[in-house]
Amino acid sequence: MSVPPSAQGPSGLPRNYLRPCLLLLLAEGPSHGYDLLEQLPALGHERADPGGMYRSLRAMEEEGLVRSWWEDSPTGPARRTYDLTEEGLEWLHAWAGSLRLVHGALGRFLTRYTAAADEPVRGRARR
Amino acid sequence: MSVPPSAQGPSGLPRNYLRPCLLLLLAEGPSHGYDLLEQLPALGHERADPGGMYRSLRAMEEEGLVRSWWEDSPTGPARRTYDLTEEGLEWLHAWAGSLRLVHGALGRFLTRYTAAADEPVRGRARR
DNA sequence: CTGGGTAAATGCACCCTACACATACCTCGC
DNA sequence: GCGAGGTATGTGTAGGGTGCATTTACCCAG
Repeated sequence: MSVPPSAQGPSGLPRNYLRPCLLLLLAEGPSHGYDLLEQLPALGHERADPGGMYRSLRAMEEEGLVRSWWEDSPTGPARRTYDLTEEGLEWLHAWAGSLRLVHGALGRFLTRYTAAADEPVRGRARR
Repeated sequence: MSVPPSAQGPSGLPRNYLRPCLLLLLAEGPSHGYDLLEQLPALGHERADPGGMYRSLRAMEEEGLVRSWWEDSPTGPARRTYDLTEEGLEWLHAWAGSLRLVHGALGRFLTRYTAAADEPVRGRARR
């Protein structure tokens, strides 16, 4: 109510993390939205949002990172199958590099946090 | 130009990551904004934004996570010194738990990425 | 023929972020 | 004593991502 959602609870996946995840999944092989949706939790997206994902896919298609075409399904409605482009693969590499940095930063945060948590009240002197 | 900034370049620190960073730095000892600003890069904030940080500090103060008071500096203008509250410490713990999960998710992403990158064109079969 | 799983998409409000800009203090050198 | 530059804290604002609700449509099983 009075407190902003930033105080509601640690939300925290990286910004735009959905994009590299989709690119990675597509790098493992062509797929369609609904299938990708089910694989997202394995990469950290606990409750993946269909809306956002479809938007993200279409956006990346407009940017030339992925291609898509309609394909009939033997078991259900037709699906739009996505495939990675050369440019999309390059973006994946760039993202991976960036995420490696973030991973490192989080590692430093966590070790520093652990150190601070293990040192209850001491060392509170400061210039 | 025509491409949205999401395509500009992997930006990617976790959402609201600034908050836990400030809480951690304050857990190591009371400090003031300008000083915190200089320590943020060590936690991953390459080009820390003063505006955002001061806003974040004030917001957390309103939520009771930090306290502040004015203090004279021997070398410059007066500074607002911040200190962690009990509630702020609890939030830090919560954030750390959440960030540990994110760290793990990124780890899984990166190993999966490495595996995919090492397997050039093979295994593209899919149901 | 109706319910439920499959499949894709839009609308929208909220808020975070990045960037620019403003203000004021203090010290040092000229 | 005056201006430059470092210290220190703030405000304004545009733009975009996220989460949530809602819609449409296909297909098969009961």
